[in-house]
Amino acid sequence: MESPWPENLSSYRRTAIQELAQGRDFTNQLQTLLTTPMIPNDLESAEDLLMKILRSFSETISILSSTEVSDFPAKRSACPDCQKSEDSGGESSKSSTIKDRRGSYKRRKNSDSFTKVTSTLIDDGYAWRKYGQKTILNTVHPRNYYRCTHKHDQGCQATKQVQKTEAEPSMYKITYNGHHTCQNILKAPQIISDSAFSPNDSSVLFSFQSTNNHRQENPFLSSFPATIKEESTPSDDHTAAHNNQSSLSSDYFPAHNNQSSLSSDYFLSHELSTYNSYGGVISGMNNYTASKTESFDMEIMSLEDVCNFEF
DNA sequence: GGAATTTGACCGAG
DNA sequence: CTCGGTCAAATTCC
Repeated sequence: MESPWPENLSSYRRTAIQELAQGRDFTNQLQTLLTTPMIPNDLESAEDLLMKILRSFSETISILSSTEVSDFPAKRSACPDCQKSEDSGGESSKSSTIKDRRGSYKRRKNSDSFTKVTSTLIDDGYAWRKYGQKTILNTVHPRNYYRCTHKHDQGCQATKQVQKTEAEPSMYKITYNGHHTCQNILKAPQIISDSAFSPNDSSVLFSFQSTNNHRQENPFLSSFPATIKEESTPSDDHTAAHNNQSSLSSDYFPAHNNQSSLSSDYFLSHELSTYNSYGGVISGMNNYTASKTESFDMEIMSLEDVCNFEF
């Protein structure tokens, strides 16, 4: 009652606050940079800062979300229902079929999810592993299911779904569920550049769905340059090409065929986990627009609250 | 041989 | 009952 969070979350709060403070510093630096006339070198710096900011918020959200949902053992133990819903792990009532528990899962209806429609395939620095593919009713293209590689060794519950859009087959609708709680930041976020990059047709559409009743707005976006460069878009419909496994995976995520290598969509999930409270459109680097439909002050406010906790 | 992907089965939600 | 998310054995890749 004294503290809204269990005692052992103290270090998580501290880390979250540090991450946010770092993000604030980077944002300030970026703002300074943006108020100066653009020269080529500054663009690089801006990108770098942007990446740092994104990472900072992503990490913070991961930390905070992992303390709020059932990921946390201490909290889970106090919530029998949460324990029951723990994926396929809590099949106590069906102990006879420990081996075959396919499909015994809990849908994540209430977990944070956010969707992005993009023509870009950008490395998100996380290692994803495909675990399923389904044909969805009334859609042409199958939906592909990915989970974090560290689901089992670190209990990371992050998943994502990738599906080509109906209207625009070169566009991908990517839905993220959950946040990464794993320590799997393999590298700094990387903007994947392509010689065919065209600011005019590179677009990314975010939409966010959350059960959080936080107010959502993003004050950063008014001065926030989207530095999303575009990777060449796969031209073939690999989702239907089951007879060529390697082409499928490599087309989606070119660097995904080696576990130690990096999946090529770091920016996607990183960005989304960072700006998951934001809905808007970001287009090319030189001509970006960001519709500020929602904002971030919820996180900021939360941080203030966090700071007021015993610390 | 280990790791990643494929794919049909399984099962909960609606 | 149908749909869609997940599991896990089989398969493929490196």
